[in-house]
Amino acid sequence: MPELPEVETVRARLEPALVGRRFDRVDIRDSRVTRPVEPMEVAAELEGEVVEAVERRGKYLIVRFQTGRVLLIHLRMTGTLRHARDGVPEHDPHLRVVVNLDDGSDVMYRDVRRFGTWLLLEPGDDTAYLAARLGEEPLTRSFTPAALAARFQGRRAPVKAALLDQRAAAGMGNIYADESLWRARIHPLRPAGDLDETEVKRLHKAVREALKAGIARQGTTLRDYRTPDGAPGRMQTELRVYGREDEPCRRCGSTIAKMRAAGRGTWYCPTCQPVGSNGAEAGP
DNA sequence: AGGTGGACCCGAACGC
DNA sequence: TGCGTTCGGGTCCACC
Repeated sequence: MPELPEVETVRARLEPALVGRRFDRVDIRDSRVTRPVEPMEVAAELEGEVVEAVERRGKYLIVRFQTGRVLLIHLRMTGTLRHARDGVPEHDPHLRVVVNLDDGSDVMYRDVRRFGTWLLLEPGDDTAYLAARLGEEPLTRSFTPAALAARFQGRRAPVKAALLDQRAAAGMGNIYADESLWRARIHPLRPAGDLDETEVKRLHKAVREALKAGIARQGTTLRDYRTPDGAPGRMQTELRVYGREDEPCRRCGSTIAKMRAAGRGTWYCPTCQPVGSNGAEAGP
């Protein structure tokens, strides 16, 4: 599932391919992509637009045009973007959008489960849209232990749920939430507001390190995720807990356990991440 | 108000 | 073997 590291990898690869390019022709084949707006309408609006910048905020990919208009792309679960110069595959039932660029190359948007969205906004409208949904960017300086603590303040929800809230750390998803909690040695079900200063500090550092590790390896490919070149990421072999049920903890050797937290599959080390304690004495 | 759970999707994995 | 069922996950939304 594309989370911050995956979307950032896509952004970094698309940026040089898109900046300065004009959208010559846009073919939106699935009405779900632009719902409730008609695909034809969005396609017509996009044709002729010239890309000024390709940015990212949380899990949103932001394509900024010279007119000031902004295209927000969210890949959700199975969305992938590909950039290629060798044409478009003829038989791909999951191909949802094809953009022909003015240099002859194409951007292809593929999405098996059809959760992903393309939202075209008028100049200036992106700021409020994103601000309403997202908190701090976890890899910028404004993401501080104090900022994270403020988000957790008074919350009785499990820390995993609080961490998945995009207003706590924009771009966090199920994989990196588990990885962060393992790094910080905090049990996923600890009430967020119960974490002491030391724990929040550990978690803050863990979040940044887990996300950076993902970016360094071009993301985690478990099934659908690919970079815009079609290559898989390399983070999946480096994961510490996610998906590693019954395997040994890489820190203490205990058996990794799986449970359900915040309605999601959740993996953790019962020894390194003890419930009902601050975990200060656990693990090396 | 804050927290929880279902809906939206569909391929893969699972169960009989 | 083959078919039906369950699972999963980001975000939104209805409901406690």
